Amino acid sequence: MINSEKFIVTKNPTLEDAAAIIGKVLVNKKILIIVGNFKVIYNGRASSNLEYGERILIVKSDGAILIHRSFGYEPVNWQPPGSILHVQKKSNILEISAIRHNPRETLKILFDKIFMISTFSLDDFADFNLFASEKDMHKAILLKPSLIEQGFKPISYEKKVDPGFIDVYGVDKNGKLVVIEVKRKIAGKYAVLQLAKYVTAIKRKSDRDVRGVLVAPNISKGIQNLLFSLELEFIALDPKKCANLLKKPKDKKLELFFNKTF
Amino acid sequence: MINSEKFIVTKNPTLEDAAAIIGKVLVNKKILIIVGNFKVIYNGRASSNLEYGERILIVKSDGAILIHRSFGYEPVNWQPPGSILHVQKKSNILEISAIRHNPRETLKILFDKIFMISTFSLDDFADFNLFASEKDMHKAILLKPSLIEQGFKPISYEKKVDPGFIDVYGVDKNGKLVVIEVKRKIAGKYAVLQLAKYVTAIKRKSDRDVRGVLVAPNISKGIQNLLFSLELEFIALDPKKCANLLKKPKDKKLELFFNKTF
DNA sequence: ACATACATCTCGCGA
DNA sequence: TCGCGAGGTGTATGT
Repeated sequence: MINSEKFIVTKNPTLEDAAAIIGKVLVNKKILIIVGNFKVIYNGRASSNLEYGERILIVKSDGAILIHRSFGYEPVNWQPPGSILHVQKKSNILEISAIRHNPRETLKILFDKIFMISTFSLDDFADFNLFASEKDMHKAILLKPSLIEQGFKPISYEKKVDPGFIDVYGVDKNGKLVVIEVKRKIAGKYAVLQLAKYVTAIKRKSDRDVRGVLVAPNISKGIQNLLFSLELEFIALDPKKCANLLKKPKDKKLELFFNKTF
Repeated sequence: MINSEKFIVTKNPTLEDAAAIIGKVLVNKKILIIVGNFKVIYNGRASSNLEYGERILIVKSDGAILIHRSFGYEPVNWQPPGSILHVQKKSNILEISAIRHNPRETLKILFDKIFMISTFSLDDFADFNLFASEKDMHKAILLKPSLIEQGFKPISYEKKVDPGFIDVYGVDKNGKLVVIEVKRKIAGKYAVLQLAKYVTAIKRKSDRDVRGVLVAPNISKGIQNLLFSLELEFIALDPKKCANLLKKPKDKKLELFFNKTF
């Protein structure tokens, strides 16, 4: 229970003791994990009610709040970073409330039993690196346009048109304009509609021939017909292959490319 | 440390002790919370790397895995329910790995220090009730069609068309067909495209006049023009108002309505 | 602040 | 199993 300890763990505290511990944590911006029996009331964009049951509450240093049941990936209730917390003891209940603004949303957590409280800080300054995002695919195409086809030349990246952005815009070996829509997973109906919109937007502005190309690892079954009827094309490209391309020492070339202003 | 305890909390265990505790938990399908210093490697749909740092690991009864840093709503790494876990001690490192199939994805967690392990079960059988969902708006419209306009009569609910479902389909006081697309928050471009698709699908099948109506609390700014050019309409409806309507004793009437097969 | 689009989205429903 | 759409989606990136 000495405050200099990195970890303070208290089992089966009284609600009074719990209130004191939590109060200190909220001031010190430590992390808080509570396992207990509680109910949850949420009001905001929607509302929800969850009756008493045993769950896990996590309060992070930045005010993020997560309530997890014994199953599932998602928290059953939560509050995003920046929420303001209050704790108060009311007769036989310990109430933690958290408010966010814009949109205004309130979360009330009512404990009638706490099994464990744990409070601590975390030293964690590591970078998180993710590979094979859609952006990695964009970069790979710009770095090596032959991923699309021989003779393809990119003109611009994230080109603004009518209502949105064309992922990659270029010219093929015959001088036809090429509009490319990139998806990092199997492309469905919306990807095609998006592409079609961009193609028609470009066609309105130019007399030249315009090709619309959907680039993705694959397309969903029903889409082949839709693509055909809209006179659009599909070219297969795997996001992980793109990520590997970017890991190679050619990185410098890519930097140069990205430093050019289109 | 006696097994009959609901909670077992161990501070600063050796990695050997930790491995033993974790091994038992995985067999007993208990919940596991570990706070420690570890790195994380993910490979699957994408890949990621997170170097050593102090974080929280949660393993749930259903195999869901969450890794949380000291900040943010989202877990930095995770594995969904149903993942298969293994634990093993390798020289000075404790490795927990979790595999899922379809898609095949692997998560490796390498500990070099554990500050706390906590294991327990949670009794939680409460229902979670959420109000003001889009479905609540559908129900409210069916219960009280005048929310759309005087004389509107619903014909069918979630009507299957070309590639998707029309939220609510009906007839207005002049006998025109009405296709309604409902959104529970400010509607943007996609909502309009969706509605437009359904309207054209209906027009292909019928000679009657067809109206397309977007129902939402509001629409984003740029959309007004798009709606106009596509000859679609907007009607404002608040999801929370709908939820309140449904809470009233008229519930029984609604049940009757929903038990009718369209 | 508002709007748009991505996400290892997750989750549920239907075919 | 695949495909589609909702979500208190959250999060980043513009304008």
